[in-house]
Amino acid sequence: MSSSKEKRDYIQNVSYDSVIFGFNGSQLKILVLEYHNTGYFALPGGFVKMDQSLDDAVKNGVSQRTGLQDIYLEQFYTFGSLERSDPKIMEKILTENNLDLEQHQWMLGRFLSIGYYALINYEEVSLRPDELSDSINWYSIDELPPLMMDHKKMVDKALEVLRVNLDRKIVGTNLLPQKFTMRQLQEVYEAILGEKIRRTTFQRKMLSMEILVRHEKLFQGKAHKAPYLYSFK
Amino acid sequence: MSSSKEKRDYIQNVSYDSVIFGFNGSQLKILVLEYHNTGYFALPGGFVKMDQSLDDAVKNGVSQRTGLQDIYLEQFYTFGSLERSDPKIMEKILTENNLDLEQHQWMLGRFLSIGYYALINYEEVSLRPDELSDSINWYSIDELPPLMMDHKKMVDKALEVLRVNLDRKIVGTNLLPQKFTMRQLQEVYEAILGEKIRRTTFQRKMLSMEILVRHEKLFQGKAHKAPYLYSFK
DNA sequence: CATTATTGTAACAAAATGAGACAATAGCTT
DNA sequence: AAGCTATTGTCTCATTTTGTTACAATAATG
Repeated sequence: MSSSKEKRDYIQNVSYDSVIFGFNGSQLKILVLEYHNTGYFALPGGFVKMDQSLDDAVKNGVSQRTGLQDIYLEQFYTFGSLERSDPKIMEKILTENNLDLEQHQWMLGRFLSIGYYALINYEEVSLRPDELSDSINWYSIDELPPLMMDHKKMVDKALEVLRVNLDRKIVGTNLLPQKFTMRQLQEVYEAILGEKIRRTTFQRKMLSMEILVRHEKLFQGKAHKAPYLYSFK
Repeated sequence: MSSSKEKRDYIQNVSYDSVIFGFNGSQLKILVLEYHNTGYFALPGGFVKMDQSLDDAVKNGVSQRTGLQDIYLEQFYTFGSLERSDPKIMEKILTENNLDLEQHQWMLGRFLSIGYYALINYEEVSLRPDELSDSINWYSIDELPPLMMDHKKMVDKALEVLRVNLDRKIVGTNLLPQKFTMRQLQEVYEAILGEKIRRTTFQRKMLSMEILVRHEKLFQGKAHKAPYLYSFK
């Protein structure tokens, strides 16, 4: 970790973790990073600077890892149990990165972590691992590697909140390209809910909500009637 | 503040605030406290000890103020903007309580605050103001005194989340006595939603959910047919 | 130019909800 | 004791929403 990560610059014992959702056309995926030489898989997270708002801290962290601006973020839960923190795991991460334990003692303590989920356009990201990580990659939500500490719980909770929000907030905007077909939108919903939706009912419901603009038809080169393209109002 | 509130015992720059809901039979109310000699009205809040889970910290704080055990709590949001903290307000509270500013410097910093709401039985509480407060009292949610800092926003957010949760979690259990009439339950719903509900539709819906047990009739001494009593399964 | 897969919408069925009506009844008034 | 009043529990019918099936439209394919 660079010298910029001085203890006194950051709020102590507080972190954030992000569940960054993307949609590859058929599956819902999230970003998972792997720490150098440890075999530890984790959610992208970070700390909050003393003079920085929580939202900004998360926004910056997600921006840096994805190369995106204007990220759609929702806070979903704050994790505050004592068991969630594990100094041994943090210690291994630090030593494997040749960081001075003494100087980074503060990272071994107990942490509250605020969970945010992001919805981003899978196509547009340019992934950049941070200093501590070997890699950052997409994983299907039902084929995740074993995540360290309580990060799997975080994913579950994020998904739970996302599903509840699905009826109340517009979700497709951020997971799909600007223009999309009704089928693509349906596939996003199916991936999030983890179940099939009846086509005609879904179409009727979406159209009746009056949140979509219908555009010209797409000539998609398939051997059947071409669908309309839509965008959100 | 007592000598027990040493800086190093607590997580720095983190607090919790609680929106404690009760139902007096017709209105939804919350608990608001008033700091000594300041005119500041605030939500009951506190800090998290280093070796204490977040949930426990809140549970203890709410228990102490209400005298209740087994409190129903839901975390609803974490507030993390920079503007929310106001050292001048904290300073006044400390000086009016004859507390040493030097020693309590840490309270003047910037705070993240985790919001929880509680649902409690209005009848059973025995209110106890904390050391810094003159009083703790019930206020109707639409007749609140001016609350300090962002505490009004917290109440609004708590209510918003409570309303969303109303369809998904059982709420009456905690705001009503063990046994209650259908009308009482309806009044709780109406108070939370802030609108009238159709009686017959509400009754049909509640009965069809199969979450209620019907008991003997109540002889309530009113000049009309006696209603059944219900409890939650 | 018929075939194929998919799309958009119509049509009907089933379920959920809205709205009103009515009989039952506990205590009050005579 | 008989009738009155307010409220309760339930039923019925209307309306709206959702589930299900059907079918015509149509872009590429062979």
